[in-house]
Amino acid sequence: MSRITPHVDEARWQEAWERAGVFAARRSADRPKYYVLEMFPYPSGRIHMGHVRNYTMGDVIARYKIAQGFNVLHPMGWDAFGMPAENAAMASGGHPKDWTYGNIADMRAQMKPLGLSIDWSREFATCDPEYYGQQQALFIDMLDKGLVYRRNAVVNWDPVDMTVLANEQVIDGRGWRSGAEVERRELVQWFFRISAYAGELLEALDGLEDWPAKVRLMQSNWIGRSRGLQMSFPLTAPFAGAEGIEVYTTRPDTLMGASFVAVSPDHPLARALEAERPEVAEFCAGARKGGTTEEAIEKAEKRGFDTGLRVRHPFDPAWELPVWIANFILMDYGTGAIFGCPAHDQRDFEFATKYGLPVIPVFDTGEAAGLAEAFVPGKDVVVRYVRGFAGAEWQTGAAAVEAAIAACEGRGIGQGVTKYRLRDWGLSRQRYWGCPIPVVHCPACGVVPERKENLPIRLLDDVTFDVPGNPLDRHPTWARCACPACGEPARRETDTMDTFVDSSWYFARFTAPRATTPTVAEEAGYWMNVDQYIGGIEHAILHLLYSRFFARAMHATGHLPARAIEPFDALFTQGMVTHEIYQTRDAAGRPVYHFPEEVENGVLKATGEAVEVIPSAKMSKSKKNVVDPVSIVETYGADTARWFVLSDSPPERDVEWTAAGAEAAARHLARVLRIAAEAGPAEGAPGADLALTRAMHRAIHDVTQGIESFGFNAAIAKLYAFTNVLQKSAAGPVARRAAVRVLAQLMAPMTPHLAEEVWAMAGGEGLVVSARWPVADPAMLVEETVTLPIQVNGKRRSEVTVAKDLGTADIEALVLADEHVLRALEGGRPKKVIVVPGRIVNVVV
RNA sequence: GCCGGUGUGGCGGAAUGGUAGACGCAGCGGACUCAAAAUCCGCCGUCCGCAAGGACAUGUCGGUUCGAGUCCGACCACCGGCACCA
Repeated sequence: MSRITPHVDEARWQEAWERAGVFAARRSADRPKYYVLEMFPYPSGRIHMGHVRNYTMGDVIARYKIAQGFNVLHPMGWDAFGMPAENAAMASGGHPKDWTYGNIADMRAQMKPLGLSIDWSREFATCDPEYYGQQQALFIDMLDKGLVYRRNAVVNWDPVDMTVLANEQVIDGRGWRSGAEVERRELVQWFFRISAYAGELLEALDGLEDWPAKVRLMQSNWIGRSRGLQMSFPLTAPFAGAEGIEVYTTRPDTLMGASFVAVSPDHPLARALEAERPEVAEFCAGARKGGTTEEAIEKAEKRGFDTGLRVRHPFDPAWELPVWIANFILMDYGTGAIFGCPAHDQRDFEFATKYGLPVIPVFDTGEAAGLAEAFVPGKDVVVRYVRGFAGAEWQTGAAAVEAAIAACEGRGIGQGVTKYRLRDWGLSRQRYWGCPIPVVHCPACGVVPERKENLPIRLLDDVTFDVPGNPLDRHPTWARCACPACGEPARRETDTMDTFVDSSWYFARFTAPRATTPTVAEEAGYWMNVDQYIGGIEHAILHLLYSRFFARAMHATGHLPARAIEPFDALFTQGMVTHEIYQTRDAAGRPVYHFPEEVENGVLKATGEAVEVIPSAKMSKSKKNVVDPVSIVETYGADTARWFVLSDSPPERDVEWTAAGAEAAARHLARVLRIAAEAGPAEGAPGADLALTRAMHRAIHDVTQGIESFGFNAAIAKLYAFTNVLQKSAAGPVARRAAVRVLAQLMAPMTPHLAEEVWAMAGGEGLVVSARWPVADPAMLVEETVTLPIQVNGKRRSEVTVAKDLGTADIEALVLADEHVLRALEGGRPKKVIVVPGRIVNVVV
């Protein structure tokens, strides 16, 4: 194995780059800037192949842009707050801070040997007080602008660990750590007013042309715009101060099919009833129980409670409908109340069937009676949209909705409104290892923001995790403080921020990482936006949407220029690194997994037992289908790992790590080194130089194209092809050395250490990292002669080689003399001859 | 259920509407070697054929075109996102 490993002293070149300071980003007036960023890692302590792939791609772009003469910013940091640190502290008794900073040191040490073009002087961790203090300042500015507020919210509460859990942390209705049944509890929580930007965040997606269409679509669905009618059903008698029940519907065309009105258990009306009738309270309590997880919702049975209240149909005062409380109605969408049209909505139909409510079809479907399930008209079904008040007008789909809205508005019943699914972002976490929310609760003044001069509000170090709950909350003195407004004794907020807040503005902080304000206008103005952002598709919605919101909020608070409200000009989402899974079975038939290095030729090295090979899947420690980048780099060198993760699949798709592929990459790099060593002296007689020079320019053109279009695998294929030509070339030494130097330059973004070595061997000046990217000579891309395939009726039959500028008529004459064509013509004349110059000839007979 | 994406040799994958399978892996044959490793040379979609050559072939079925992996329509399979959202 070691025999094929390319011998390049990678550390030596890393030191050379360091000495030359080539990756330190400084503002400069004379060069255009380019900001390339990969999504920063969580400091788990170990880098994995996914990191290698992600950062290698960013590095290719960064090094390519450096060679193109751009002033490149390519920073790295750590998304360092979060629960794993607390869990580690709970498990082993240390402090989250020590665990986190220890991991950062380890990961940095694992990352540096990859030879990334990172400006390490800008490194920070989100758990640095210098960072989260500025985040607190940002929070205060947002509070000032009304972009943050407090309200009651229903959360998953783990009564044993005494904390709020994210939906992902609730498994089968139980806390993932404690196993305790999760309660839905109402707490006062902080929210970012992201919904205020819903329309803008949606519309601006259209302008993000260099984002994957898939991500834009996912965000668009997530924001979820809908058009509908908001209107009121008047109560037959006023109740609890309300004259009617406000509902929102996207199907006003089914209004004449209304058979009941239903409200959420959290609706003010339900609350009022709950207060006076125990059976309502009991129902509502039951309806609120149960998790907020997807499975819980899936399994939940539709349940309702007839309140006895009645409302009138807006079109017919004599028509009365019952008012129910139903467990499936969400208080925080629309108005928290609906009208049900069982004839044209599946969910309403199920509810009506269960409780014996009438089903009233409004469309002339010809099968209105005896419906087995709700009939939802397809786009090709012509329907009369509202029986009874719209006369002879017939409409379908969105047109029917708009017509119904217009008809209702015309009668003074409700108005057309646009609603969004996107909800405000709850950011309060009852956890220790996060950014403290910088506000104070004062008995006299209420909620008061902390003064900026008191920032950062630091996490205290003196904490233990031997008891559940938030150590900030139970610490005897931490929360005690003076009210920033009146100076009287007050209590600090002990909740911390969701860690997604930390990652929503780090890209802006990189432009001025040591500043004593969140950003610095000059720096942010110069470096923003991120020209190319690279990361996993798993962040398509939350992180990227939150960042887009934050950029707007930072503009509104004066921390970013208007131009930066869309912070990422281009986004690329890369695929995962996968590996086969090797498994055997224990005596009980349970699967036992084995690491790749324990397996050779389909059997366990240790015992010779055959393993079952399960097709490639995402690398996962539990399945043991992982390879450790550190040992790969030790065995083969960083360049081999980089080359392989780029070469085998298109970057947006998954790539399967195989030992054979890694060996092949190493073999190729060793071959390049050999070719460079054999390139000969700097002088000598010319040979067949032109062919090599042409191939060289072709390679420059193709590789440049490949990198520009994120076709790294295609660029690498072209480099293989060029290397093959170079190896077999009969060119003289001067041309060969020139070709080797160009090969070094073209490989430098992918395999920077080897490229330096080869560059130096071929007499390149200085470091290849600082060499200007080569430019292909268009004249060298055109061959003197060109081989045209000859098709007969679209099938390839022969070919003809002609001078590149031969006229169409001459080509036609040559083609018609071709023996295959003559045979096909059988003495007749062709119907048509199509000559595409430089491409193809097609004879139609 | 709603919304998207993908489908090409044994495998990963190339192909501005113009020679399908570049490049790599695996495999086969050969050179070098006492031998092996490494390296180098060659073959490598399927079928028929000694060969020349021919037929078939980019999930399936149709269409547009002189010409379709590529464009259009329907279908099938797999993957992903969202989902009591009124």
